[in-house]
Formats: sequence, C-alpha cells, structure tokens
Amino acid sequence: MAKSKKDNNTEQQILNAARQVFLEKGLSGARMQDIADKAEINKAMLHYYFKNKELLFETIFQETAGKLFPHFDKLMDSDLNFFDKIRSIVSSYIEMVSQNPYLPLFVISELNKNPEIGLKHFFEKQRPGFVKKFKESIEESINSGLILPINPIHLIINMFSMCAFPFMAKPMLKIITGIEEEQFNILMEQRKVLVAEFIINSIKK
Amino acid sequence: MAKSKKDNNTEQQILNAARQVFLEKGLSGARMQDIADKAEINKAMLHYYFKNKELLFETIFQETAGKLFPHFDKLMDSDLNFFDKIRSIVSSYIEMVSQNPYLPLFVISELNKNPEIGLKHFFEKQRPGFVKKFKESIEESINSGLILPINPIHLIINMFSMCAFPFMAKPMLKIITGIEEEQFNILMEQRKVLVAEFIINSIKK
DNA sequence: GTCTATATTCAGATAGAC
DNA sequence: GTCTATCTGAATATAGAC
Repeated sequence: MAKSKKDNNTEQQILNAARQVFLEKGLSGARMQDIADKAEINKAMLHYYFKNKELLFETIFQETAGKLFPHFDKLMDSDLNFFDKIRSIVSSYIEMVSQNPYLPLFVISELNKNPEIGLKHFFEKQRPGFVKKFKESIEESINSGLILPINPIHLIINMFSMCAFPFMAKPMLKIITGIEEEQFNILMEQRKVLVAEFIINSIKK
Repeated sequence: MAKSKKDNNTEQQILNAARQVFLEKGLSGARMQDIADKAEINKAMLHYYFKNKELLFETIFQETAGKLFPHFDKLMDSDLNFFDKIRSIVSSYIEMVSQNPYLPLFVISELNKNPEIGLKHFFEKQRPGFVKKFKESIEESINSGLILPINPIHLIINMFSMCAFPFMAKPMLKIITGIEEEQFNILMEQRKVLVAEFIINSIKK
C-alpha cells in the first residue's frame, strides 16, 4: 500500500512533468532531463517507469488527443435546438482551450510531423461520434428551412477554426495586432459568445 | 562568373533543401544531414555556407514569415469596396496557403516555442501595415451603416482562422471527417469563395 | 524504488587534404 | 569550393550499488 501509493505518485509526477514539457516543446524539442527536473526525480527513474522517450510521449499524446473533443456527442444528443447546440459547443470548446492553451497546437503539430500516430490512437474510434451527429443535425436544419444550405463539413471547419486558431496563433496575433496578454484574455472570453453568434448570423434564414 | 554562379547555385540548393526540411520538421526536428542529402551535398558544405544550424534556420524563418501577409496593405489601399476587399484577401490568402501548406503551422509553431524570434525579425516593422488599414476600413464600414458593429480584431481573427486553420489541421480533419486527399483539395478550393461569403453574410446589414 | 556513474548513440561542428 | 575523416558535446539509455 505504502509502496504502490508511492509508485503511483511518482508515476503521476512524471506524467505531469512530461505533459508540461511535451506540450510546450513537442516530441523532438523535449528533453528527458527537463522532464526529470520538473518531476523532481533523476533521469534513471524516468526509464524505470517508462522504457523510453517515445513510449512516454505516446502516453501523453493519447491522453491529450482524447481531450480534443470532449463529450460532444452527448451534447449533440441533447434536446437543445440547433442554434443552442452551436452556442454550447463553441462556449465549452473555447473554455476547454483556455484551460489547455497548448493542446490544439500540440496535437496538430505532432500529427503533421507523424501522421500515423493519429490513426494508431484514438481518432479512428472517435470519428463516427459527434461529427456524424453534427452533420445530421446540420442537414436536418437545412431541410427544415431553419438555416441556409451549406456543406456541413465547411460549417464544422469554420467553427473549430474560429475556436482553436486564436490560441494557436496567440504569439503572432499579439505582435500583429499589438495587444497584450490581458487584452488577449478578454478577447478570448468574448469569443465564447461572439463566435457562435457570428456563425448563427451567417447561416440563419 | 562561373565561380559565383556555382556559389550562388549551391547556396540556393541549400536554401531550398533547408526550407523543405525545416517547414516539415521544425527547428528541433530538422537534421542537418537531411538538409545536406536533399541539397545533394555533404554536411561540411552546409557549415561552409551557413555557420551553424541556427543561422540557417533564421534565414529560412525570416524569408518564410515574410510571406505570411503578402501585399495586403496594397490591397487595402485599392478602391475595391469593403466586401470585395474581404473576397480578395480570403481568396488570395487561401491560394497562397494552398501553395505553401506548411507555412502557417511552421511560423506559428516556431513562434510558440521561441516567442522572441518574432520580434527579432519582421513582425515589428510589418505590424502597422495592413492590420491598421484593415481596422480603419472595418470601422468606416460600421460607421457608414454598411455592416453590423463588430470589434475589428475579432473580424480579422475570424477571417485568418478560417483561411489558415484547415491547412494546419489537415491530418486531423481527414481523420475525423473521413475525407481523402482529393476531396480535401476540392473543399479548400471551395473555401476561396465560401469563407468570404460566410463572413459577409454574417456582418452585412 | 531510487540513486550515481557510465555507456551508447546521434547530431552538430571542425580539421585538413585536395 | 568541395570532400573525407574526425572531434565534441549533448541526449538517450543502461549497469549496478544501495
């Protein structure tokens, strides 16, 4: 008990440290030494708990990628009307990214450098989930005359673009717009409402 | 002449190779050996032309970052009406990214890992350029009653989000939507028109 | 499980001949 | 300018004592 407690704790320290370092630096930029330092252990311990860097990375990647589309199919099944579903997704998505600002860039970046890891992990299973339901919901809204015709894929892309991109591009946006940290956070808070209304405004009949 | 021609040629081969490798793998992921192979020279030659990896990288980064917002201030100065300016920017931007699909992710990714490099290079100078003009153009369109009130920054963010994000997230989008390469290209071609109309639809009075 | 010390591998960089 | 061979340092990984 004392032992397994300790094990578990060390493992958690490692995972927490690895998460921070990998999300900031990526696989190739991360240093095992940095992870060890942050976890307040030594390098040998890392290899005791995780055979090698790749294995540790995959653990983090899988966990991280799993957070990307949280409980959206549950949301799509709810009895909210279509516009409120959009409002709800946008708001909760921006909130999630606010709490995990490195998450989208990390997943997308690593996925680009190594496209196979996406398939290897969770994406395949998750695919049919909320995207399918979202598409159906959009088509239904078009057929019922609630919204203007649009390819559901484009609508989905537009939504996630406006939610995730600003956080990914934050350093660039700060430079080209001249805004500071505080102002940036205010803008992102505004977007929880603004993006949804922007979308709805565009598609409503 | 023969000599300088040759010099220049080798340097260009290196730069072309370095561009490919850095844009795909990033600074930390790139290997000097890979660049040498692609340039069909050996590693020693790399160091002859560029003192070290960082210097070569900075050359590529600067050139690359300079392509990010091409001739947009010229476009803002044109006598197109506001909506046509949006159409024009969106279309040419998506075209540019289609031709350089790794470009946005590369710049954004490296900027995140090393925020100073942005300031060090071109961004500071470029800042006042088109963003300022775009903001003024938006404010004018609001005041004249052409479009609904919106914070210009949000509008600019929305526009670039929908233009750039899909290319950055391409591997992810292919997985979660189940589309293939060809279909992806068709969608991106459609977006040259669709994104602009999506925006206009949302803000027009 | 944890540590120190060490081995191994790999990548960036240089020396020196041509 | 170009090459081969080599050096150096850094980073991953392991051995082995406690």
